Amino acid sequence: MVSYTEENYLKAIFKLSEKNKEEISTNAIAESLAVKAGSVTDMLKKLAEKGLIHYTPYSGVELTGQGRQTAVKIVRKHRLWEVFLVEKLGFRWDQVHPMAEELEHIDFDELIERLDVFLGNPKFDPHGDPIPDEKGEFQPSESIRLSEADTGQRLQMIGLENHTTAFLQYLDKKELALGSRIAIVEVAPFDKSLTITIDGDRQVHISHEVAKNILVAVKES
Amino acid sequence: MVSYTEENYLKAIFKLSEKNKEEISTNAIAESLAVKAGSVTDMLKKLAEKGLIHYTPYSGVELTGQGRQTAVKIVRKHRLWEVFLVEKLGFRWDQVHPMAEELEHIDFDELIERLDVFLGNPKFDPHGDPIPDEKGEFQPSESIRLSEADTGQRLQMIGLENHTTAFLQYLDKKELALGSRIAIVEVAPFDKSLTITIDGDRQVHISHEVAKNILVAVKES
DNA sequence: TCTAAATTTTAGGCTTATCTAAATTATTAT
DNA sequence: ATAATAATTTAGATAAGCCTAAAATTTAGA
Ligand SMILES: [Mn+2]
Ligand SMILES: [Mn+2]
Ligand SMILES: [Mn+2]
Ligand SMILES: [Mn+2]
Repeated sequence: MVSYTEENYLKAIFKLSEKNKEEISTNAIAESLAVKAGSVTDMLKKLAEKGLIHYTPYSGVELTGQGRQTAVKIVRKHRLWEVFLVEKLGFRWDQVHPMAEELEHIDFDELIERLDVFLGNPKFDPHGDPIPDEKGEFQPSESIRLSEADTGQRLQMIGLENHTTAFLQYLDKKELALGSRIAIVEVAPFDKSLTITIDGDRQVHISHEVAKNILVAVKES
Repeated sequence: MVSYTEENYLKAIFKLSEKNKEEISTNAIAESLAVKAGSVTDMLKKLAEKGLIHYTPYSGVELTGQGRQTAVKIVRKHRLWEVFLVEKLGFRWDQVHPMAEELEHIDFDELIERLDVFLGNPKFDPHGDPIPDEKGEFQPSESIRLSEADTGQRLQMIGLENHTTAFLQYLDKKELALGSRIAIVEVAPFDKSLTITIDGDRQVHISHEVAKNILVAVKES
C-alpha cells in the first residue's frame, strides 16, 4: 500500500523529474511539498525500502518503474478530476487544483475508468496538460514557448508553464484561453515584450515573462 | 480542524444515535469502526476536548450541536457522491459505498453545492436514504417495515434497513428495487414469510427477515 | 588545494491513531 | 448482598510523518 503522503512525494518527484533532466535533490522535494529537508530524507528511505525510488544518500533520487507508474496514475486521476470540475461542475480553471489535489488520492480503478468514459476520454486537462492513458502513456505533443516563436507564424495556445492562480487569472483578464489563435505582431527589442493578436482581431501587449509561460503549437501555413 | 479519522468517529456516533435512542456505548463504536475499545476511549476524550461530543466516562456519549452538524455534513457528502456514482457513472447500488466512504471526506463547500446542483438536488440516495440539505435538515418521510404492513395495503418500497452488499444483491436478484409497488398477498403463520406481488404482476416469496429490512410507504387507496 | 558555504543526513522529539494487557467500574445473577 | 461477568478506561508500546538542531558530506571559491 502507498499512503496518501507517499503518493504526494512520488508525484512531486515525478514532476521535478519532468522539468530537470538531472537527478532530483532533497531540497527541491522539500520545497515543492513545503516540508523540511530532514523529513524528506526520512521519506526517501521509506520509498527506497518499498522499491518506489532509487536512492543513494547525498546523490539524489530517481523513480523506479513501479514508482513512476504510481506517480503517473495519480497525475491521471488529478487531471481527470480537474476536467470533471470544470466541464461538469462549472468551476473556473483557477479554482480546481486544491480539490483535485485531494480527489487524486481516491483509488478505485473502476472509478477512474468510468470517470474517463463519462468525460469523453479527454486527452488534456483544463490547463492544457496531457492526461496519461490507463497504461501511463502520455500523448506526445509539440509545443514551444510563445517567447521563442517568430513574427508571422500562426500559433495556437495549447499549454502553460506556470499554473499559479495569479497567472491563470491574469490570462483570463487578457482573455487569453487555451485554443486561442495567436500571431506575434512585434517584439520590442528593449524588454522583449510582445504585441500579439488573439483570434485574428484583438491586439494585446504582454511581457516576455508572460510569453515564456505560454506554450503554443506552430500551425502549418 | 476535524481529521479524517475524527470524521469517521463522528459519523459512526451519529448513525448509532439514529438507531438507538439511548446513549452510545464505547463497544458499539468500536465494533462499527472495527477498532478496539481502548482506541475509542482515546478518541472520545479528544472529541470531547474539541467540543464535538458530550462524554462522561463509563456512561456513554452524545454528539454536541457542533458534532452533529459535522456528522450530518459528512452524511450529506456521502450520499450525494453515491448518487453521482450511480446516476452519472453507472455503478450499481451495491458498489458505491466504499468509494463514497472516501469521497465524503473531501471538504470544499462549493464542491458539495455544485455537485448537488449538477445532480438535480436529489433528496434520496441510491439506497433510499434521505440526503440532508445544506442546513443539515432531513426531509421527514414516513415508512414502516414491510414486515409490519398488512395484506391489502398498497405499498411502495422506499428504503432499506440493511445496506450490506449481500442484501442489495439479493434484492437485485428478486428484482425488488426502490420505487417498486408492493402488495402483500399472504403471510405464512408458521415463519411469517410473505408472498407479495411486485408492480402488480410478478409474485415473489420472501422471508420475514428480508421483509424486516425493507421499508415501505403506505399509499392512500 | 584547502577552506568556507551549502546541502544532506542523523539524532532526538512530538503528535495522531492504533494495539494489547492490566486495572477499574458497572451490571447481572444467584 | 455478593460474587462473577461484562464493559470501560488506563498504561505502556508502536508506526507514520513531521519538526529542530547538530553532524556529516559535498561543492565552490580563493
Ligand atoms: Mn495530493
Ligand atoms: Mn491541471
Ligand atoms: Mn469515511
Ligand atoms: Mn447510501
